[in-house]
Amino acid sequence: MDSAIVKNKSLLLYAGSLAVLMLLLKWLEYRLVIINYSFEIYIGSIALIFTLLGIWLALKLAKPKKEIIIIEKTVEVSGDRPFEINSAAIETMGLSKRELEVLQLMSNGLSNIEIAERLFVSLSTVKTHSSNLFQKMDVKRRTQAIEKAKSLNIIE
Amino acid sequence: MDSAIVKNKSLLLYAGSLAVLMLLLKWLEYRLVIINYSFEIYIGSIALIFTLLGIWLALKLAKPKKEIIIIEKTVEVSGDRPFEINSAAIETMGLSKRELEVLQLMSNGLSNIEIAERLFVSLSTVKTHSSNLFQKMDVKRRTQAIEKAKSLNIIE
DNA sequence: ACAAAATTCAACCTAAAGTATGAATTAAAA
DNA sequence: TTTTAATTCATACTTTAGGTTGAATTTTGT
Repeated sequence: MDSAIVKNKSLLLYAGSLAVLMLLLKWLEYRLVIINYSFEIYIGSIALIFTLLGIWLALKLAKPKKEIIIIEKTVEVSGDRPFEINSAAIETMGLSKRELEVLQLMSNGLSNIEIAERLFVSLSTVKTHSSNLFQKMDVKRRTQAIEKAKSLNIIE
Repeated sequence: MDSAIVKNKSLLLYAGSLAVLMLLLKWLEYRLVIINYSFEIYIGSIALIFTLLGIWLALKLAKPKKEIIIIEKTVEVSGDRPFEINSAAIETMGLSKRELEVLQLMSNGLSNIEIAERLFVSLSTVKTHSSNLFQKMDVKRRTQAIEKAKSLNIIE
């Protein structure tokens, strides 16, 4: 839409300039005819004027061609991973909140008794949780559970 | 340097074109004078030719103005770390080759018996290695050893 | 309010992990 | 070559881990 307007503007300007030039030339012609002045100068001036007109026109029309496009392609820098828990894996395994806590503390290197003290529950409770945990995760040992949990990103 | 050559080329082309046009005009002039043809057409053709010449000249000279600069600013992504073992930590702890193997297999979730089978040694040997391992690493359990080893980058 | 799931705990048992001591063999360093 | 460190193994013991059953309580979703 803008280009159309610009083109129209250019055309109007061109038309106007042409009209003015024609008048000028007509005046020059009569003047030259009357006083019988140098014909070559007349032609030369016409050539010069129209050359300049052409240059002006071309510059006017070729103006929007000088485009400068700067594309910044920035990719995120992952210095340290933010760690995003794999909720889907937890869901599919059916791990409960408490079981996850036990799993996390196991991964931190705590024994069952230490976990019990940390969570203010008995050793029996921790054992129950861990046992259910292993069944749900389909592992035999806490070390396997830790390995699997870390590879599945369900603990930190 | 290139722009200078281009300018020279353009000027040479311009000079050549001018010469040819002058000859053409001279020929036209004589022809028109002789047969006394329409003067307006003569002037018009001159105007047209020189307008076109001006346009051509302008486009030729204004050519380097249509610059398209594309700047791609790409930042490196550190997807997965290559993992570099911390030999210094292993040295300071005084861990032997075999102890490291046991530690690695522990971290993979293997039991002592499984480790023994994997390394073709007895369960006693694995127990000895693991026990010495814990003393050297100053930990009480295999889970602690795994945690510490991973944080110190001495195993994968 | 009711049913299902989650959490808690106990008691008993087996398996595995971990400690301690002693010793034989092998590989590497002085 | 001799000494030291590493590797290997056994035996006995203690501690922890893990499994099973059963049950009480709480939370949660319908």
